[in-house]
Parts: sequence; C-alpha cells; structure tokens
Amino acid sequence: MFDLILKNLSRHITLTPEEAERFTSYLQRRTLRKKQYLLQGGDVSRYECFVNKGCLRTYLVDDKGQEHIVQFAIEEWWTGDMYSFINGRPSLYHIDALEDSEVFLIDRPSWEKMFVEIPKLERFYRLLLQNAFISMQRRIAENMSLSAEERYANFQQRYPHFEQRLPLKQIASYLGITPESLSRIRKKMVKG
Amino acid sequence: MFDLILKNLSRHITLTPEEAERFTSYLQRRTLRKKQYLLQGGDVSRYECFVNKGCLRTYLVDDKGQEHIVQFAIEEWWTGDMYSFINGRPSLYHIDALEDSEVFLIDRPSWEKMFVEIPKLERFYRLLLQNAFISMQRRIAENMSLSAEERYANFQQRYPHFEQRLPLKQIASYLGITPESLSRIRKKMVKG
DNA sequence: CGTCTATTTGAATGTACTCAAAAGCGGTGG
DNA sequence: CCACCGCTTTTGAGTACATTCAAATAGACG
Repeated sequence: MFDLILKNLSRHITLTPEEAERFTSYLQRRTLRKKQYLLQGGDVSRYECFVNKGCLRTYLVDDKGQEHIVQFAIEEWWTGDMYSFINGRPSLYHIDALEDSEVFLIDRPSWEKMFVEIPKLERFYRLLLQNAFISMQRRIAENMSLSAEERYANFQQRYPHFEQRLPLKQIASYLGITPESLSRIRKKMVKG
Repeated sequence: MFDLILKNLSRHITLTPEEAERFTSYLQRRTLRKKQYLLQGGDVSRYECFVNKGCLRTYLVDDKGQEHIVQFAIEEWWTGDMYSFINGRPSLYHIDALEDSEVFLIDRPSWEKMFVEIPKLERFYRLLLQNAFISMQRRIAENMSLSAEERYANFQQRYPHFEQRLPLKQIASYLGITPESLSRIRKKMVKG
C-alpha cells in the first residue's frame, strides 16, 4: 500500500523501518472520484497530498469565471495549497480529480509532529521544495519568453505522458491559452 | 556586520550563539558594483546569495536577445540559481547588480556542511523555500489570469518600494511586457 | 438514444508588440 | 560646471498573435 510513497522518500533520504512505519502512520488514505474536490476555493486547506494513483489539478477561477491550472499532479507527485495549509487562511485554489484517484493525506498536526519526530523529513521536504521551486522558476521564464506554440512543444517534450492522458481543454488552461488556440496550434503542428 | 542575516534566520529558527558563530563562518562577504555580474549564464552557479545591501536581478536572455527578469532581490532576500548550484550544470540565468550592493555568499561545500553541522538550518531552508514556492505559484496564476495593467497594479501594491527604486525597463521585464507597454499603462493609470 | 461537454473551424476584435523617432535623464570627461 | 554621449522613457503608427463570439461537429456518459 505504501510502496510508492516510501519509494518517493527514498529518492532523497533513507528511513529506518521504524521511521518508515511511523511516517506511514501519519497518512490518511483517500479515494477520489473523477471531478471530486479535494479542496474548494475559500476553504482552508487541511492537508498536504501525495498522489498514489490518478491525476489531480490545482486551479484558480478568475472574475470572468475562467479556470487557470497552476499544477497537475499524477502518481508520485505531491500537491496541495501550501499557503493555505501553512497559514490557515482560505485558499484561492481549487483542487479536484481529473481521473478516479487514490491519495495519501497528512493533516497539519501530523505534519508538525512528523518534522519533530523524524527530522530527516526536513531534508526531504527541503529537497522536494527545491525541485518544485526550480521548475516553477523555469515555467515563469518560459511563460514570459516563449510563444504559445513553443510552450506547448516544451510541454509535450517534458510531460509526454500527460499528452494522451489529459483533455485538450486542461492542457490549454495549464499553458495559459484558450482551447481554441491550442486546437489551432495542434492542427498547425501536424501539418508543419 | 551579520546583523541582518542573523535577524533573517531568527524569523524561522533560533540559533545558539555558537551556532550563529559557526554559521557566519561559512559566509563570504562580497561587494558588487552596479552592473557587475554575480553569475553569468553558461557558468555553474557556485554560490547561494543573501543580499545585505543593494539590489540584484536574476534574468534570462532569449534567442531574440530579450531579457526576462525572473526575480529581484533586495536587502534580506536570498537569491541564486538553485538548479545550477545543486546540479552543477551550467546556468540559464544571469544575476547582476542593479545598484552597488553587498552580499554574503555560501559555496557548495559549506552549504552541505552547514546542514549537517546545524540541522536546524534544514528547517530554515525548508521554510524559506516554502515561501518562495508560494509566491512563485501566485505569480504564475497572476501571469495567466490578469491583464498587463492588473499585473502592474498588483506589483505596485505588493512591492511599493520597488516602484521608486527600479527603472521602468526592469519592472516591465519582470512583468513580462515591453517598456513601451508599461509606459503606456502608467500614463493611462495616472489619468484614470 | 439523447444530452451534455469537448473540440474544431470561421470571422471579427483587441491587447500588447514591433519598429521608428523624439524627448528626457544621468553620468563622464574635458 | 557644463557639454556631450548613451541609455531610458515616451509617443505614434502599423502589425501580429491570441482572444472572443458563434456555430457546427464529434465524443463521452448516463
């Protein structure tokens, strides 16, 4: 049951069997049906989330009612609204399932406790955040310097499996363009 | 000399005098003249950097020769190219001084050592990255959902002091628009 | 099978861009 | 201290890429 998440930890740190045992005791398993919310904008995010199976999206809705996807999370990704989780303030984001999914959740008290009881996790989380930070930075840079077409080409290259798995509309939203635009870009790229 | 950086640490963790002493022993002080590089694209980033005085920018240059600012860093901000620093790969970014500045640098060996010798720093860095991650995420969301004018208004509100300190050209580059566009936006906002 | 949503296509529109030139500002050296 | 040079900012005109709105087609799900 905890194979994947323990494998994920082992990418950065090595836990003793006891520590692993303790760590997994903090986790709550939850299944989500397609379209089910994990977090709704306005609520306080009570969990950090590890995706064991399926696919979630984090998005916000602007005043015009348009959705903008900030992040996808598939198997072995972590997600959640860190800001709301840490500060206890209402979240600006919605998180829901794009497929039937299975996740592990950690609530705030467990979160605090686990860093105290297993200090190695501080390192794990630092490294996780480091990587997330790096890819965010790159995404910002790309959003500023590349055309929609180039951004899409990069997306395909970087996340080849997302391509088949996600509907066009979601990808468009992630890239910050309209579905119509992405449809045209695809058509053009097939011909080109 | 180390007042500011120790104050910065104390926002998240409490060091004993000995630990503080040890921590500062890792630091190298360096002054930068306006326009001086801390890091040039293509080089490997050898330092993480704390700004004690002045202002730096991190930017990349696209194929058309255009600069895109990913981050500003003024007093009490940390900066650097985390990706290059960690992975030892050439950096995509340039970092230089927009004003005469004074910084403290930590090189990679010291960086590794300090986390081992002062494990509390893992926590500090995790929290630092957590905040950085949160604001990156928000920036991505804003870049996607807001018009140039709204992004500028947010920038003014969030970083009021940057407004007077930074030339229009640099702000435009940070917002992902041309100087011409920002000039027009400003004109419009004064009238409106 | 029918309904609802996603995707495609077309036409008109708009926001921000490019290119060009003038005006403003700041730093440097005579 | 002033004049000059280079860079920044402003303004104008034309353009391009992506958007909006609308409608048709395709696909998914109950």
